[in-house]
Amino acid sequence: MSLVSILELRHLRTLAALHETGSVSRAAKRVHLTQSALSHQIKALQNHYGLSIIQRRGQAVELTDAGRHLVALAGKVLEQIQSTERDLAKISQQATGSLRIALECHTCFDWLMPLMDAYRQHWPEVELDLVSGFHSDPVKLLEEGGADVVIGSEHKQQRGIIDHPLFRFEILAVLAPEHPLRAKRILHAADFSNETLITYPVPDDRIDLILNVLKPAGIHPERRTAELTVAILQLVASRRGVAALPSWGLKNYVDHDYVIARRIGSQGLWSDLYASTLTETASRPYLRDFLTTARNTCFATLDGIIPLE
Amino acid sequence: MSLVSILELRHLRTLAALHETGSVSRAAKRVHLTQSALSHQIKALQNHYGLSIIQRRGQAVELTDAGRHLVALAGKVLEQIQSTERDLAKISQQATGSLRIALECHTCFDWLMPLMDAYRQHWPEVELDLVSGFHSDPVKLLEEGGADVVIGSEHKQQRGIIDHPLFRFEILAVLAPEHPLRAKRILHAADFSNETLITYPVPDDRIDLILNVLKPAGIHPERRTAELTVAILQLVASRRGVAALPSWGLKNYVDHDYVIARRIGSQGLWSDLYASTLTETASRPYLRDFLTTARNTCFATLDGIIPLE
DNA sequence: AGGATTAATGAATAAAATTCATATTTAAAT
DNA sequence: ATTTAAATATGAATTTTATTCATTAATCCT
Repeated sequence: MSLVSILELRHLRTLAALHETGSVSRAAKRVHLTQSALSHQIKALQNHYGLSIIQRRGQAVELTDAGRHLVALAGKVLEQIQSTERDLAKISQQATGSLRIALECHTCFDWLMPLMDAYRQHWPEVELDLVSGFHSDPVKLLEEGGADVVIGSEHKQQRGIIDHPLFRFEILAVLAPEHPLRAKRILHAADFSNETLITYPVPDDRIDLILNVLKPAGIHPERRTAELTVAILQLVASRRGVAALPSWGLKNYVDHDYVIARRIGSQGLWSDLYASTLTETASRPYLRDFLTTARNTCFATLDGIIPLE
Repeated sequence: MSLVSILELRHLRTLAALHETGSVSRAAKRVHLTQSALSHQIKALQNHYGLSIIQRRGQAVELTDAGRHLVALAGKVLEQIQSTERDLAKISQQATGSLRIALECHTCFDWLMPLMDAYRQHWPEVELDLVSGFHSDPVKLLEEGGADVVIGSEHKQQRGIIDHPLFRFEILAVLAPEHPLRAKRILHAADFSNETLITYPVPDDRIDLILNVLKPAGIHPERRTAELTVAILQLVASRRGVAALPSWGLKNYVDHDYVIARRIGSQGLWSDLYASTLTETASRPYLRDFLTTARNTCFATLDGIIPLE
């Protein structure tokens, strides 16, 4: 127990991530460090305060009372810092510009809408827009100035473009509650052979289930499309077919027995979400703030998502 | 301008000190680092945000608008951290004990009283008391448990005792406005030879003016004592003699032309204030909090004090 | 002008945080 | 039960970073 406080923001960022993710190793990814680094950090804090901050609960980890105090502190403090950094951006006149968002992932509407509302408050000078419609070549869209950010599932290593990792999520098969496949805990490619697949109106190669599961297995089910997530769910519930959707948007519908959700493949079908920008856009404060806020709200509100990188 | 925030509490502590002390080198002492370290820190921040935080104003420095934003942030954040650390001390059941304060420096009442009121709120479980009266051997007082902290002007290197530096302050000669010596900007030992010196009722060797200025010069003026600072000032104003008091307590009286204050010797007469405790007491959270709070409030409220160490 | 005080800077050093490699613990699977 | 997998903990090695040291530049005061 040293005479001066060793606490640094690094620790608070770690604690916040720990709270968000519920595990040391996931938190480590969240703050771009190794699990070991976080373990050392936590140990240092515990020694310093003579208290345990986390407690192993089996292979997961749980915050103690002291840990929750620090997490609460982290929440407040990091929020205030973000706010001040926005002020600084305004002072340095880097608070204006355009942020036109193109969505490759239709379900992202769910979390993007409230985020945009909050963001508008913080950056009144930034021209915030959604670029609607499907775009075959998102990189081109960025380069030609049609959009400033593309939120999409695939990560392309291309010069001039930076892909900012957002998070990893699981895609679950969605079935009507009475569907014959309800008995299976896990669905495999073959299970889809006689089904109608209900998807958003995008090409085959933009649908993870088809690209990574069905096509490799040589299975080509019928397809039917709908624009909105609710519409897809409605079709599934009325037994017109099955769908594959991110786990996070399903909870409410599953809880109300409107549909049921099943894992796809023994490891599950996962997808990684990135926000891509031009390199020059990446350094703008308002873009960086958009990214951190996006990650923060997603990790706070979306169940079952996992940090990337 | 990196992609992630490099801001750490270290920076905020530095900024707060900079605000308190108004100079990089004084701030450096305040946070126990070198002037160079702080210069580097500030430069790193400025590069990171692409803004200047301080501006050289001659040989002093001034905070910019951005700097003030960060200082405001620092104030809030450091306060919240202190508060959480108090909570942690309560959780670890280290929030009880006694804090009996003995004062060697009579004027310290001025800042100690409001501090104690605030402190009592934060540490309701700590038995807070003032040990009154003059004590010839403060170390003995600590060892025998008569007090837990001694606030005094002298620094003794003694095992088992830790002297926590508080601050350095200037002692000014106080005269009646019409006093013949009013014409001199600086007073020297000889100027006191025909004066009556008005002091607190303590031995000669506890009065810095006598110990460090008059005695070495072989000058032994008459003495008269009073218990309270106001009483001393009243006697000075009514021309019963002159006094030597810390600069910080004089401002109000000087501003109202009740008395005038003059520097003693060309370099001024300075005194260092320490809070001494037993080594074991030093590690207790409630004592550490007392010290930081004391320093914080003193640097925030007392004019002309300088960090020590 | 000269001495003293303060801040800035670059290189050297010291300190620390992080990673690496591995052990340990717990849960799940067979 | 035994094995496998997944997670955290730990000590030593390493890298990164902060700080100091030594010096220069700028400013103030007499």
